[in-house]
Amino acid sequence: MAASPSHRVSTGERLNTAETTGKLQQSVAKRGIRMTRQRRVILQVMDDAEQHLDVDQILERAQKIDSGVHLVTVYRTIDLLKKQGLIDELDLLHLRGDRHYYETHGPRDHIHVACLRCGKVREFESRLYEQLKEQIARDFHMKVTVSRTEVGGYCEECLRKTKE
Amino acid sequence: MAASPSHRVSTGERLNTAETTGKLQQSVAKRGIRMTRQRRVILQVMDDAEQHLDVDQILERAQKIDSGVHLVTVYRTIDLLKKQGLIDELDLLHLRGDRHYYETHGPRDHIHVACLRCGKVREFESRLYEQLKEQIARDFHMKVTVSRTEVGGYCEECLRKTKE
DNA sequence: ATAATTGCAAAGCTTTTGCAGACGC
DNA sequence: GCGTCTGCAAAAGCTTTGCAATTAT
Repeated sequence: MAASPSHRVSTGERLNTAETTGKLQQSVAKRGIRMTRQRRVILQVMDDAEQHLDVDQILERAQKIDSGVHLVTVYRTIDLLKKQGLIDELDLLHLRGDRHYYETHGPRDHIHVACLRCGKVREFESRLYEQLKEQIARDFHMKVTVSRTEVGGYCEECLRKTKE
Repeated sequence: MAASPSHRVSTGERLNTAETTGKLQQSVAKRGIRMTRQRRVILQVMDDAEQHLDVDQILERAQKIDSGVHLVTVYRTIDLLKKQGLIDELDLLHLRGDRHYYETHGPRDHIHVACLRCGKVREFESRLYEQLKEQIARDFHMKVTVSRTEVGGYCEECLRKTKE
């Protein structure tokens, strides 16, 4: 019962669903933020991403849609989205240097589970995780607004290979 | 003109409660890693640290003990310790830019809980957290070796101030 | 119209690397 | 004595910033 329905495996770089109904685009519009050609493209890329992307991946995908998107604009837009709390910034245990990854803020938090050997990253959701956050809020009398959990180890496949 | 002879600070600098019995120092010695003057100092700093430190803090403390410790050596020693799995690297939700923090790998994992307003960081341990990791190991058939959880929000005090 | 946004180039940071000389074992 | 470490300086990322031109509303 590994990767059950709610576990999105993310290894490749496929782009599939491309709706103009992106949630990010809606949220940004709703906040009365000026919409430019470049922003629209970057938001679409983030909306369509099935997994976390780093800055270069965002740029690459954006330029496939509109080659006139500059790296600097990607940085500035990411900044905007971070400040608006619409995306999360990850570093995935510094598995590959200090690269940062970004993903849209979903309805539920998920944990990133990475294999330290093959680099595959999977996502995991659990009621336990929600309980953990509740426990922290209760114990510290805090209002918890963000959380990030990254777990590393060796996946089944890599464990097998190591034994051989 | 490299490695100057002896830059040791001899005057009555702050007394450090440092024993030569630091756990890091022991672990490093046990692995047969060459012990240099600089490494000894850096390990002592890490051993004595009551919480996570960034590179500049490590350098600063190291130089109080021995002014002949170079920033580059701090980086190289941190690298060594990371590769040996003796310290953890944190980024604390990028609360203060992309600074990285380091701390010795304790016997039990703890969660870092940060206030996004005042920046205070507290640590939290929970059986729930151990259970969560077990669940991940079970579901994915993985061997989990590292994990990091960072939680952000508003502490009791800051919540009160915000209301006023 | 006019204030925000963009592209470009250049600056800023933090971290890494090449080397010659010093040091631990 | 041999091989590893260190300091220094310089290089190498990655991210930010100043500014004139452009664009959204």
